[in-house]
Amino acid sequence: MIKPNRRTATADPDTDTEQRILDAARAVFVRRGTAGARMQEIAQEAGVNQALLHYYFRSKDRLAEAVFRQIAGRILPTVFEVLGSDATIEDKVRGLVTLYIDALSASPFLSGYILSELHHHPERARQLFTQAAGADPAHFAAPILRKLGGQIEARVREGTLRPIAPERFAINLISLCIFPFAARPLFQVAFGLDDAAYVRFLERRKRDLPEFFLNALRA
Amino acid sequence: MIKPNRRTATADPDTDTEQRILDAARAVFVRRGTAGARMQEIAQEAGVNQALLHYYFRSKDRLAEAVFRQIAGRILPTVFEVLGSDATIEDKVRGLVTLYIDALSASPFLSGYILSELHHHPERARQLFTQAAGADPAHFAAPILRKLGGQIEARVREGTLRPIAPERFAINLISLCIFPFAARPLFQVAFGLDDAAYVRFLERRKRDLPEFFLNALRA
DNA sequence: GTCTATATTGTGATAGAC
DNA sequence: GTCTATCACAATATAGAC
Repeated sequence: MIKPNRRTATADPDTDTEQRILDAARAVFVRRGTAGARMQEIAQEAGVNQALLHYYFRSKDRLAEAVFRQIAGRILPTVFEVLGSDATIEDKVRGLVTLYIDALSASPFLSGYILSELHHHPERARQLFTQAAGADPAHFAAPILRKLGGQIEARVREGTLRPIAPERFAINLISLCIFPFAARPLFQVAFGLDDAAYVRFLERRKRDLPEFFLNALRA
Repeated sequence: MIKPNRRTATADPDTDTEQRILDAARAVFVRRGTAGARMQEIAQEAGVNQALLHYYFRSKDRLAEAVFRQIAGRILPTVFEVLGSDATIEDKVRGLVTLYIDALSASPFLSGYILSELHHHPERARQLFTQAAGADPAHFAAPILRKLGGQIEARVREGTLRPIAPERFAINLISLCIFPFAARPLFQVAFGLDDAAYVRFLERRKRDLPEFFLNALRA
């Protein structure tokens, strides 16, 4: 029952066609970048004809938007869930580091794709939050920052932490988590690490990075 | 004497044509990304006809490569020069932070462009070093890492620093420097900062970041 | 070297049969 | 819903006059 043009499909032929197209589109857009992606390649990867992409998504633009929406809706909530939880600062740091390293290890191009989209379609940065929370970005992040800020403040009064604005806390931590993936080709070549060695470096980083980061905060 | 098709040119009409094309190409490739850039837009920005781009550079591919080569040749040497210098660790950190923040502030898309190129043309990562130093990447970075490692080790014996591999030192510092630019649209929206506020944040970071980073290393 | 005009292909999108 | 065939135009690249 396998149709001949599904020979090159990598998507599961049993799932819903629209979803299969979306999955294929995600893979191709992320791998090639939005501008570099070709409808033909997406169709092939989905195991369908190019015309079907237009039947379901009307245009490349809309398909790209659907892909970004899907990706954004998955990542951000998890991150802010961790940062806004009741866990201790130490647990938040460890949780976020592990979360990022595991997620990005599975998808080498993902970080670059998101950064590129945000630069070339800044309006989607907003979308990203409303998609995730149905709320204004500021009203979404504010309570989380307030909570984090409160935790920091309490520890500062305790004398166990030095003061830092919660925004700086978040930016520094997220930078340290994501950039080793975004700049992976650079670091691998610069330090002469093959794929296996870099994976080991990242795995070790789940312990090393929290230690480094928390030490920076220590009073 | 201004020719009519130079009306839209932003490049200096007095400089050498080949150089003017290269400058225009750099601007457009960095702004739009390599796949999103159009030869027509480059020609217009250079104030010449599209045919001239091919006369000088043969194809879009070669032009893109020339642009990357030019950019790579400018950035890396400076970075490794600072890291490999005789300055103290504290001065290296402060120097690198200021260097990055100043350079990337002037060109919002630059970090994303380089990261994207490295992902989509991994072979250029190598090029980037050979271009900068005429040497094998490993043989270029190794002495710098050795020197940095020696400095760290001496300070560890002194009891003023905790041990850290020089590679981790570099990766963490560079991550903290570049990522706030690579993810600028995200952070601006998340924290509700307009352009002016983000510039102030980056300016303040020239002091804040060295303090944060050095504290992380303190024994 | 620089231009205009044009060839050639690539690529998103549509028409219409089944 | 899915396909084949094709359109329309965008984009890279070349030919040839000046």
